[in-house]
Amino acid sequence: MAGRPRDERARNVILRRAADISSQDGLDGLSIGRLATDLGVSKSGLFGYFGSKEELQLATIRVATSVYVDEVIQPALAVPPGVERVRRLCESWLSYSQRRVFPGGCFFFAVTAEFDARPGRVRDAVAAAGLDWSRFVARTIDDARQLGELADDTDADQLAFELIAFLEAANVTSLLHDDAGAYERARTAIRRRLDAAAAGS
Amino acid sequence: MAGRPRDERARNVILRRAADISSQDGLDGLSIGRLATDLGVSKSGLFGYFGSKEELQLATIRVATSVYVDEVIQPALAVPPGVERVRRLCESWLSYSQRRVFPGGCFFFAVTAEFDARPGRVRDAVAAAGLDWSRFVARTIDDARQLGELADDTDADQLAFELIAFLEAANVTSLLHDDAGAYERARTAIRRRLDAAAAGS
DNA sequence: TCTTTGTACGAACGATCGTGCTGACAATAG
DNA sequence: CTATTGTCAGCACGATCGTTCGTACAAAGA
Repeated sequence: MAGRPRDERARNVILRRAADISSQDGLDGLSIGRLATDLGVSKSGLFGYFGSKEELQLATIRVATSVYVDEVIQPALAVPPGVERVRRLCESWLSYSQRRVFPGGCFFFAVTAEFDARPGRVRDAVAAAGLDWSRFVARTIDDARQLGELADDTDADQLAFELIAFLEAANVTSLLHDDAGAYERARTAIRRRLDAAAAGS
Repeated sequence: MAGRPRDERARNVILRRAADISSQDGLDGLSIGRLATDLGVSKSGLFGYFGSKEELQLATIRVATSVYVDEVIQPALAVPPGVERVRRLCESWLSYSQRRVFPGGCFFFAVTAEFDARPGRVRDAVAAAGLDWSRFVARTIDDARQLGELADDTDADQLAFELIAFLEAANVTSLLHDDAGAYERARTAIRRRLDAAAAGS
């Protein structure tokens, strides 16, 4: 009582490509027709995987999240909690951006800027991902504080805000001006800021 | 030998509205038909002001630049060179973002993220504006250094990178999470960073 | 094997995109 | 006042958008 099941592998290929395109042209710039042509399948066949453009956009965010976890979160979790894990987390982020895992730089930076001023389910999903990320950074920082590797009065949310600011600034500067030096400026800023937090300035 | 000249005031109204829309939906999301309907004029009439969508986008960037100069640059130039001018510059930027001079937050943040990974004249114009801005911040910082209000070895480009990072992070965080506290975090970060640069840490 | 069930395709829908053409109106030059 | 020149509206164009429909094909259950 069943036809051929939907090819889960093909679905992943579609979404990975969708994430690549979206990192450059946005989730709105992503069009079903173009995506289908790129992948050599029919527009309606591809459409059937998702049922609506919004659902495609949400699914794209989900696979981008899993790429992000693999590329940024997991490498940091490979080192024990503490300030060294914080450094590793920043470094994997910079590497993820610099290696152009997504051709348009950080996927989430692109789609956040695109949807931060519009209502809807896509915006909500992007906001939730952003919140998860900043909470993870803050928690990683607070772990280091509790281990005594950062000053007792370190404000984890504040420090997370500043570190994330450096990361995103490096991403956008390097993209816009083709200036790889931006990553070095971010590394310098992060090193200095973490040293200050360690000393308890 | 001349018909009625093009209404320069109307042109400005069009472009100011175009900048508002673009700050929320991007310069691509800005459509001529929607813009014309919003303003109660005909699509082709509005089109005649610019001749192409790309020209409309470039003109929009120009008026957004002049708004930016009025709202951010000029207030800073009202105070004499030195670290106080640097503080004022950051503060007018935060105020410009927080007051939603453009409804989608900083216009340039939105369009930079949109075009940073695509070629073309629009991207070039956005990149040029971004370069002008960061050079202006760096120069303002270096003035303060030469006046002895910042440590001699202060790297103006590095410090400008960090301050701009805080500003943009506040903008996007407040938009995405409706969190006005982001501006306070940016103010805290800026104050601390400038104090460190003054002491010569 | 035959029937059922769901996939993937091609074609077409209405809407909207940027853009060009045509003609009516208004302002200036002579 | 007439002639000229440019603005602006209305309409239509081809293209592309997201979406729907009908059909041919492939797999699994009977």
